[in-house]
Amino acid sequence: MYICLMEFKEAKNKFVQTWGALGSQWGINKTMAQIHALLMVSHEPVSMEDIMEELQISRGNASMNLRALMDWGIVYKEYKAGERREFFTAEKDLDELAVKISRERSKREIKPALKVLKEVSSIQSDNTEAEKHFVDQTTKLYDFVLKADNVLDKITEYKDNWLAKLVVKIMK
Amino acid sequence: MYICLMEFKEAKNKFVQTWGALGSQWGINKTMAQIHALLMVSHEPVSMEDIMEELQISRGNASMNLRALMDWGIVYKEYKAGERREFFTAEKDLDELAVKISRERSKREIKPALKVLKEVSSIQSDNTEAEKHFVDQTTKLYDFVLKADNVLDKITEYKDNWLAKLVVKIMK
DNA sequence: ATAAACTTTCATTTTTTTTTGAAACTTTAA
DNA sequence: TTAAAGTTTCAAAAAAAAATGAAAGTTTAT
Repeated sequence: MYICLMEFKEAKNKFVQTWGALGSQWGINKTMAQIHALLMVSHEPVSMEDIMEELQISRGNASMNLRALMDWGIVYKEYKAGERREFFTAEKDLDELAVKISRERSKREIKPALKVLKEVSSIQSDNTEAEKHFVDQTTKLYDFVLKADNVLDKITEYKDNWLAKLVVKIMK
Repeated sequence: MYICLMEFKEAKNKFVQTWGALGSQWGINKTMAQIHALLMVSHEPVSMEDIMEELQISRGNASMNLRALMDWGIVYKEYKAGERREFFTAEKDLDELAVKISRERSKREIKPALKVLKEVSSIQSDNTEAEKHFVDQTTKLYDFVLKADNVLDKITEYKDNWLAKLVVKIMK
């Protein structure tokens, strides 16, 4: 019994650490990813106090990263009857999670990048080879990124089980 | 004529800066992304000296990031006849670029994450609700990530214009 | 074999990002 | 209205990541 409990805690910790490390590789900060991981595998809503305790982080850190996760729409606040404290839960439906992350990254990163690409590919120049190449390459990039972004948009419409459908289609 | 030249340089610079910033949001360091951007829009192979000059970076920095880009398989060394120096070019085919980046990220990040997910989802526990939930959630996550990774694998087989095909299929 | 031309390495410095924690703020129940 | 319970903010500190540059290492033409 004791052994088993340890094993669970160990596994949980390993998962949280790994998810955190993965987060930083994908441009999301470690703590934010760790909090999300923790909430993902928690059966019940978790209070900020507990998050601080489990991840050994400060109140400010916890607060700011929870806010960020809520801004991304992948963590929710919950209120318990007769409890003053706030509790948090993560979006646990993975399709929904993927959709929300895609949307947010598109809005924050892809759309602004497209704007710049359109802008820089519009300089007029039938001058040097170098300029022609620049315009050509940035135009292609614009088209490519636009298409990729549209794929993401379409995917978000497929909400329900888009991945499985996609796999079926792709695999012929 | 002079005005026009400035506009080109400005546009090029803006593109390089933007691509660099985007890189850091995606877990690639700024200089690496900037070098790649610079090479992408360069008509001719570029020497390390020129890269250092254009991006105002040190020799060591340039060298290390060029090595990293070559390890990713998205930048190539080129030799010019009768020239001692080495020149660099970027993969300019965007489909090919996407394929290589997908492969590399899969190998470096997704595969190791899968390993951990499999491991932690295999703890035995018909004990508490909390443990059941943990096993259930990490198992789902494993399946999801595995599927997503397979989609990427499939995509890499479609090399030629996979994105366009995908768009057509997805859009019905 | 040599030296010129060039590249890589890595300990140190710089920059950037993240975290802390105490003060300010908000909410709620009595 | 008040004070207890809780949350947020933000300037400062700490940690992490990236960049520097000089020394070491290669390569190649003669």
